[in-house]
Amino acid sequence: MNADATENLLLQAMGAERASALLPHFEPCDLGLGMPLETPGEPIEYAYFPERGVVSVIVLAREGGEQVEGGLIGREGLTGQTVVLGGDRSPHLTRVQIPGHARRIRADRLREVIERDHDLQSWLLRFAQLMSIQTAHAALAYARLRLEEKLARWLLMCHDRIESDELSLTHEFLSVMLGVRRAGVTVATHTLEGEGLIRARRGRIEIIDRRGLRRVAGAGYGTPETEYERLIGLPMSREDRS
Amino acid sequence: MNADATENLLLQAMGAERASALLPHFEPCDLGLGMPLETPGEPIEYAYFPERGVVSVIVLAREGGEQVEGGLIGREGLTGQTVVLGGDRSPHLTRVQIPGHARRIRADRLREVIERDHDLQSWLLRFAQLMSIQTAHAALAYARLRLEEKLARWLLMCHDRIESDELSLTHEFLSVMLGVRRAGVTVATHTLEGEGLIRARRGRIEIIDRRGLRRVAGAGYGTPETEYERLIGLPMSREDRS
DNA sequence: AAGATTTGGTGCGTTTTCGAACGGTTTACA
DNA sequence: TGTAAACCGTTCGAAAACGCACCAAATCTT
Repeated sequence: MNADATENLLLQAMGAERASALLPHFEPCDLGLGMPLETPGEPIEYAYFPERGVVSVIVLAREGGEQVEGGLIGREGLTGQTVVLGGDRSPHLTRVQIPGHARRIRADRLREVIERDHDLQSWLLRFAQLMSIQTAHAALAYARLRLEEKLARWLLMCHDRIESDELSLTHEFLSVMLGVRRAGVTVATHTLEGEGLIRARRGRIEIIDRRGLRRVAGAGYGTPETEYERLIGLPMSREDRS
Repeated sequence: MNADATENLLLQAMGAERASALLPHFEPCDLGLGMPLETPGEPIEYAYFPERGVVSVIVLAREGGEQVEGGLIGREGLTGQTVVLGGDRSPHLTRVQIPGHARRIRADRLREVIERDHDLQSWLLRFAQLMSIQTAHAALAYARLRLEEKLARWLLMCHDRIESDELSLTHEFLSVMLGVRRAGVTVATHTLEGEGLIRARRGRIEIIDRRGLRRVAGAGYGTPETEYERLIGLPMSREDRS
């Protein structure tokens, strides 16, 4: 197994030499829909480097069951920020939103490797910085964007992290991610569809016009993606690729 | 200058030995109201360990001037997460919201010290983890709390970081922090005052009943504070102190 | 002391989103 | 193939927050 063999962009970007400290510890792993990768308050077992599929970090209220999405992770990064930062558990829930597969490494192994290889550590910290920026902009989005804009933002972010133009997800699901009403998602979806930006079928949304979605999302989309390119050296946003 | 001489809680909590690597590089520094400690997109010059006063990290939209507060930092921590994570600049704005004073260290010095002393680095990373949790819960607050609840949450967080029970701030200021209308703050303030939780005078809010504010803030307050205690070993929330 | 400025209080109508509910359609599976 | 479940579309009134605008009171300036 070598670095070129993985489809994880972060591993590619750090180069074969840096990645080589991790490779022996990887095991391939399916990411099944809904699978919890980290459970709030419990020790983190593995860090996952997705190669396909999308995972999200879900912020939970202590009580009352309120929740919103704090960030998305796909093949551009890894889960387990907490471990990279030296912790062993986090108050958030991390779960698979779009199925795929990953390479994973045991948390204790990752700690050992990081401890020995500070060059590698600093690469992983760079991604932790990106997640922090992403979460900060999620806060901005929740505070200032309208439902329709939040939806456009989420679709763009998700689109960046998958291959196809089609997302398998329900309105119910989106409503939880965006922290809004299910019926609200239905309406916003219609608006976007009416403008020809997406096409929605039952349990499925197809991205038709990224530019248009960016126009709708406005300033809600872009900063974390720009920072990714600056820090990692690979374009994050789809239209910036080849 | 030794660690006991500082009023910064993080420096106290890490112990004199760990802090000793930083102390020679510190210079005292006033934190004047409105002073920018980090400017978006520009190299960070100093990391600040506040001893009095409160600083906030402000998340900016690329255009349109929208902004919200991503997190608060007082004497329980330090600014310059980005530097601790190995970066040199961030897209956020960090500025003084409540005047006070701090010890500061040049960013490049901090980088050197961290590079040499990994035990110290891991302490500082621990606080980076806390800021990340705080921002995540800010996102939750913006998404799910009502104005009045957001206000209660903000007052509690600020109260934790100062000595007195009195805050010098205007409705206008709060409206920007919370990402809401100025008139909305006025109304919410009246509600809280009507319940006897605070007392508001021109440009000034006095905290009367913390318990009551916690009841209003509900699940919007608490998680980052609990985590602080778990990770740093000192109580963050006021009512948990002696 | 007079005037300018900042800050707070209030009252519109409007927009956005909510909560709850119902019914129809598609899909899954027994 | 039929029945149950999941999903979507739509409706209703209500709540929350908005933008805007105006005035009063407190404070600062000179």
